[in-house]
Formats: sequence, structure tokens, C-alpha cells
Amino acid sequence: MGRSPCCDQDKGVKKGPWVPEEDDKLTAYIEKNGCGNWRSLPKLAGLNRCGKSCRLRWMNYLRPDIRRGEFSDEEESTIVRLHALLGNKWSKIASHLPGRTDNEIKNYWNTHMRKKMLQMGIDPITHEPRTNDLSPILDVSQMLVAAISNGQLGNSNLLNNNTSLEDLLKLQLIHKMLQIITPKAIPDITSFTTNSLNPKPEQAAGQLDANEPHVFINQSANEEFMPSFENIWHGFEDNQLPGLVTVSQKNLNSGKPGSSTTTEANYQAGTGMMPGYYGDQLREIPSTGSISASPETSRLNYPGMTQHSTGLDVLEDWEKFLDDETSDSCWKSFLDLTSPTSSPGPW
DNA sequence: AAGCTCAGCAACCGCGGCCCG
DNA sequence: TCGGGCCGCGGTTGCTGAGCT
Repeated sequence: MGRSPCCDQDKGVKKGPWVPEEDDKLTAYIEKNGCGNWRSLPKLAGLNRCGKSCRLRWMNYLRPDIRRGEFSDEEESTIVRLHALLGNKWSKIASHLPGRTDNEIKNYWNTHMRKKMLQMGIDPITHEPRTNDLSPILDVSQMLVAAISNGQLGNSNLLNNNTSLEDLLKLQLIHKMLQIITPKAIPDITSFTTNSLNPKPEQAAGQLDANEPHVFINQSANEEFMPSFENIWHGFEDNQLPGLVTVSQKNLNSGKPGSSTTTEANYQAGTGMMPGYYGDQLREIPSTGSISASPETSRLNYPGMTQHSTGLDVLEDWEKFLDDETSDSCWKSFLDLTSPTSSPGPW
């Protein structure tokens, strides 16, 4: 540009942090005379600053209607929604958030929300899942799905008679995280359930031993669904994501017929699947695992693993899982067993 | 206790757009 | 129509304090 910056014209003007005396002078002047001409304001207000610096200080800090402090969930949602819509138009976004400045929103985005999105595998610029980074993991997940779809569960290395429910839950958590991040890429294995509380039709008809714990895996059709980050964000807040685990208290308390005191939980995850409903592609594997779930503690009894009533719970469990000392071996098992050249392992 | 690292944030800088003579 | 000047925006910098070694 042909024009030199205004500050270069004002040799000797002060830069850097403002001191309270300067704030007082600026505030007093504007309250008395209004903003007017920013270029002439510093001289009139008795400040050795350039006009730009004064304007910035007033707009971002001294203005009486500035709202400071933590951003609320609602504000975060608004920012996400507007950023998806407008991009880095911080002033436009700020105009929808009374009391917030563009600078504050920009800083908040760059320091907090950007990081959050990256942790969730979302590209903060495009708001799309960062599938490129996940491709190796997607492969693993797809191998898992393939194994399930091929009906190998009952005798596969991946899931066998020694498979504990805890392992299944870990596996499900891994899968669920992948599905949340990339719902389109990850097929929907919606539920791992024991038969203990909700007898499936075969069981009710006496074709299965109702006393023997089973784990049912329901693979439902994967809907075409490519969410924006906005959708995912709201899903996390509102528990509206497809594929999120839902465990109702009724479900946990209903009990299997004739056993009101059972401690074996029905852990039903899925896309709005009603308790007791089993999809067409139901697979069954025997399970030696059991989990306790009392009405008081409706969350799963795997240490650190909780019932996923919301997407945020999934994230919470995910963090615990990553912190868990045993997760290294869990990952190793998972990767070993899903690799094409794998040998039999604990899963 | 000292040094180091890093996250958070206030402030700076440069550019584009608009207004006006 | 053009050029100069100002304002506002978005990217970037650098200071500060907290946490860690």
C-alpha cells in the first residue's frame, strides 16, 4: 500500500501495555467528548499514543459494555456455528455476541476452541473431519467391522470365549470415538448388549439359555451422514449424535424375567434402538464377562469407564482410557488382532 | 530456588475498504 | 475519476504468569 501506517507518522509515541493513568485519561475523554476522530483523539486527550492504539484499547478493554470472563456453552455454540458460516470474520461473529470483542473471540478461538476441535479430529478451518490423519485407524476399524459382518465373532480371534465385556467396552469406546469423529467413514456397530436384562426373541422362545450370559452385537445400516463440526458440537452438547450410547435407567432396572436383582447390565448402545429391539443383522457371541450396574450406579463398572449418556461422556471416557496404564496393551492387542497377519491373542 | 516451557491474552502491524475533496 | 486519509479487520507478536523439571 502507498500509505504508511499512522503510527510511523507519530514518532516517539508510546507503545506497549497501557498504564492505569492512560486508561483513566482515555476513558475520561471519551465519556466527555465521545470517540470522534481517533487520529486527533490522543492529542486532545493528552495521551502520547497513536490513534489506533487508543481505539484498540477502548474497543477491546475500556468500553463500559465489555463482558469479560468465561465463555458460556451457549456462546461457544454460537461461535462455532458462526465460524462455520462466516470463517474468520471475527468482527461479524462478535456482533452476534453482545459484550464480546472480536479480539477476545479470536483469541478464544485460537487458544481454546481450535485445540478442542483438533482433539476431536475436526479441522478447525474447514470444520470437516480430519480423515487423512485417521486413515490408519480407520483401516483398523474397518477390519473390525468386516470381521463382525462376516459372522466370525463366535470363533474369531478378535472376539472369542475369553473376551471379557470389559474388553468389548474398550473396543466399543475406540470404535465410538472413531465414529463420532468420522461417522461416514466408520460403519455403525451400534450395540454390545448382554442378554441378561432384555431377553431377545430367541431367548424368550426358549431357543437360548437365558441363564448363560451372551453378548449381542448389532450392526445396523450406516446412514449417509457427513456432519459439519457444528453438528458434532451440538451432538456433544445435546446427545443427539447418531451412534452415541444410550442407556436408560429403565433399561438397567428392567431386569431379566424372574430376576429383579440381577447385577448384569444391559449395555445398549445405539442409534435410538429401543430396549429389547434387535436388528436384522444381529450377531451373537458368548461372553464370560459381566458388569455390574445397580440403579444407584447406572454407569458401567469398568474402572474409569462410564455410561455414555452424552457425547461428552464418550470424550471423558476416552481421556480416561488413554490415561489408563492398561490401555497400551489394549491398543497392542487391538492392533495385533485386527491386523491381517495377526496371531491369536487375548481378544 | 532457579531455570525452562508453554498457554493465554493484550497489543501491534499491515492491508483493504470506504469516504471525501 | 483519482488519490489521500481514516477506520476497522484479521494475522501476528511478544509479554506474563503458571506449571513443571
